Amino acid sequence: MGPNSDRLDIHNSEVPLVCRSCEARHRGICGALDPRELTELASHTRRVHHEHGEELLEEAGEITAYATIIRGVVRLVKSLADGRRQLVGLQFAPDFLGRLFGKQNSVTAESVGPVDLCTIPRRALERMVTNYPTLGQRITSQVLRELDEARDWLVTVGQKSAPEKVASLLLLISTQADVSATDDDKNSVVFYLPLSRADIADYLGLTIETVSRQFTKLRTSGVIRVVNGRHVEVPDLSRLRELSG
Amino acid sequence: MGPNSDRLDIHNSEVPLVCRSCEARHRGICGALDPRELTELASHTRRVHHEHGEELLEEAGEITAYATIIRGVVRLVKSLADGRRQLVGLQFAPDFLGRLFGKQNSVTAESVGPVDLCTIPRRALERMVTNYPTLGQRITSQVLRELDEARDWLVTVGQKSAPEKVASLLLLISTQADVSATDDDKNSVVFYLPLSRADIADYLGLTIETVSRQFTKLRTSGVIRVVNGRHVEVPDLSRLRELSG
DNA sequence: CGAAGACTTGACTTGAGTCAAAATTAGTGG
DNA sequence: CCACTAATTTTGACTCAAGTCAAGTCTTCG
Repeated sequence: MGPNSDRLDIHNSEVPLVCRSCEARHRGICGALDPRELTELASHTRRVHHEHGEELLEEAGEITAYATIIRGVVRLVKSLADGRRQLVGLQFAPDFLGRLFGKQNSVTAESVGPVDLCTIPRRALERMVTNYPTLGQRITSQVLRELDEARDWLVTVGQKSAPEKVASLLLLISTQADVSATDDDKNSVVFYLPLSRADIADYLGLTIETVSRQFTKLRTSGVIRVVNGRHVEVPDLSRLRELSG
Repeated sequence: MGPNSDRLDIHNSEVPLVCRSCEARHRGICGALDPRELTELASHTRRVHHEHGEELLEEAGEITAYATIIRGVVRLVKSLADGRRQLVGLQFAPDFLGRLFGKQNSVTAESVGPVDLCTIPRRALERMVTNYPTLGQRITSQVLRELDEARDWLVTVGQKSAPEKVASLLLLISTQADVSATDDDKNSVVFYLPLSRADIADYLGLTIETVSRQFTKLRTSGVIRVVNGRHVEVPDLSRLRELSG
């Protein structure tokens, strides 16, 4: 028994094993729960792994489960009838996936590289949200953040030039994705770019070729260094910020 | 005394006078409240009128009050440092204005034509939301709708051609704005276009000239008829839908 | 090693932007 | 009500940024 066990329900005094080492535990929606509630939540969850390019949620598909991203990157995609695609969001751990109490999904969610999810059946989560309002508040505040991001992105896609768009995306990723190294004053970064040129093009409303040309320009002008097309080093973030419009 | 007064608190059994004729009463957030709660809400609200082009909320400004749109159209705008503008949303009665519990606004809200608002001080609404969860749920479901709209718009701005963009906007407005006349099978509409060519351009990520040329094309091809540049008649909505991509 | 996919580069085209001017509409005060 | 001004919208001629089409090159992985 832990030192505090006398003050807590004896069956629920501990944080569940699966949650202890979980990176999403504090920053994700689970952070809204105390150990007893977390135990209840964890009794319904299941860890699942996905390889690159799998469909996690289907646009216009029925909602049967929700999930928290434990590791990896998820792209949200909308398509037109003739196949044109637009990425409408990028999500990283520990974001929540799924439209709470929604009738159906409004986007397709796909894994970008390997992704680990912590899934929970629809009913189980909805019951818990009803009983523990702080859980719903966490989800709501994520939705608000997504709305801000979508509107910011609308400015980028609607108003910026191709060079500005690519710089904006690199800036976005450098603050959100797996950052392998960042120097003290946060003015330089090295990161792995999870998106293909095609994804980037679909995110920015450009073509693959235009994106590639902009990368080349950024490379030759020394703003970025690229290894194997995917590992990007930005020696001077402020330079990138100027270019982002 | 009304016939049901014996079942309700004697001081609060009636719907407040100002709310009785209010168009937003049922569809807006107020629809979540019963007569007693509505009376409490109404004791804090104040009706205000705005002429065209006034700033209702300032981007990065402090939140001091919330509001429901009673009449008119509100545009949500984001600007870049060099003055480029992007409309990131359009709101109609009875939409709710303001980011609940937010630190500050993330967009500028401006009246498009005459607008009537029903405003309520920040603290008063936040207290009521805390006490009456259904109120918060209404606001949350509006935020979800705004997120969907923003993402749909991202597809339009990122992927569609100029002709498709203009058709998409006309379609959007024809379903939301003041519709003066619509025939039975809903295949034709007449409406007043609240947005200027400049607004339309900023919404679509185009220039004024390009928007104007697209209007001309739609006019000469008989898809729309325009009177005084602002009154639009669409005799065959399905034709417009085809053009919208 | 070889094939498939991803990325880059080049030559050319085009859709939308820019610049300029005319036409239309709205607003104002006499 | 009308004349005059200011603002908005339309149209035209020209330019250019980004798209298209077509090879190449580089990566990855069986």
